[in-house]
Amino acid sequence: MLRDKRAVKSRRALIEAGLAELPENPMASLTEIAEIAGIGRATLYRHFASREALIEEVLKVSFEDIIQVLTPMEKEGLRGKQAMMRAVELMLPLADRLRFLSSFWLDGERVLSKDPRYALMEQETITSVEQAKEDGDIRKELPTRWVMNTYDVLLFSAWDMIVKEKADIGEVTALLMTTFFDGVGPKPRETQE
Amino acid sequence: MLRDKRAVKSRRALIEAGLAELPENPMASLTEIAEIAGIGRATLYRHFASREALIEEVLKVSFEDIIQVLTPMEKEGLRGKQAMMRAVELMLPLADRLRFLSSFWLDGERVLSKDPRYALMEQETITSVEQAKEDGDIRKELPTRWVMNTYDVLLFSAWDMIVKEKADIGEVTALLMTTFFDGVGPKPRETQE
DNA sequence: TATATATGAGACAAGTGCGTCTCATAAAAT
DNA sequence: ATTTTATGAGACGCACTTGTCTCATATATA
Repeated sequence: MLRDKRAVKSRRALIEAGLAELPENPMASLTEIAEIAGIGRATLYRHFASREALIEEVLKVSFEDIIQVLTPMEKEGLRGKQAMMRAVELMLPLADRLRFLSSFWLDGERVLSKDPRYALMEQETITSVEQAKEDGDIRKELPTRWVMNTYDVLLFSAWDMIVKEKADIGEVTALLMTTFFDGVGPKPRETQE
Repeated sequence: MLRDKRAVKSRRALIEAGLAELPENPMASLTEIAEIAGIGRATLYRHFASREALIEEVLKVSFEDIIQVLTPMEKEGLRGKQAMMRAVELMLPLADRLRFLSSFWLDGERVLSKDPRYALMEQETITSVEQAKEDGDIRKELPTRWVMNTYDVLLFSAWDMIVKEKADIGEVTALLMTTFFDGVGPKPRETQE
């Protein structure tokens, strides 16, 4: 089934539909999602056994895409602040994936915090934050947990600007960086590089 | 009906249940919400004609509570940075209300941005941000929209710390302030007052 | 105390989503 | 060209949600 052009096209369309619709309307029925994908409901069930299975697959694709875009970073040998800045640049174009993940932020079943892939991404952020602290780029008295939440949440804010205000990705990346490290207050310290 | 002790108690319980459950599980049925409230389903329908009506009422209560806690501020005559800091202090104890509102952030129907009460709150924040810019407390080159998003999103992050990490409200308020104005970078400028 | 009324439990019909199935068709693979 | 297979349309039963209603009970009001 995966070897057939039609199948991969259908599958992709369904995942994209879920990626776009589920965060905006968590109560969307599978009928709606199939319609948005422009694909028959029966076909949806041929690819995904249930609503849960579809969501799990969209989650998987989101994680994989993000991880895929981040892995080349390892060769760059960046650490601390530089690593965090580079990661933002690389992830922002995947704003729709990030949005899907963040739509589970309030979820009562803790889908995110239970997920090993999320834990992995989180662990790398922790490493960078602690390196940045050692390097004097992040104040040591700020709890790492708080710094990470701030980082995640600014990423979300950046995505929001890009989508709703159609802001330029590069511009928003710069805004995010200076806001994160320097705050919105006066006299910005050097932030670029 | 509003004059009867039992009615006001039931109504309050239902609203609290919606406030707590809907953000965590947007697909929760009215049966579930009634059970969480410890109240019969029939009684729920006596108070709220439909799911929409319940949500609208929870929204109303959330807005009213937040506005109620903010209005005494007018007598303090604060402006700009000071006004924003005070507003955070006053709002953080209403974290559950803020959470309910922010659960509509991604909503496809734009429930928040269409709501006049939200527009009102937003307008007051805009005023404070622009005052802070005039006062030299916020850099003028940062778009007001971006600053506001950052503010909202840090508020959300603060709530998250309070709930999930059981952090102290005063402590988180201080973290939020220094992060917002000074960033996470070294050499914090004076933030307290 | 006597009256009024909010409540809980449950029945009820209508609507909707879910998951499975069949069959004819169109598009792939060979 | 022939075979294979993914698809769309639709029917089907099941379970659940919704919204309304009734009636006995408990609680508040007077």
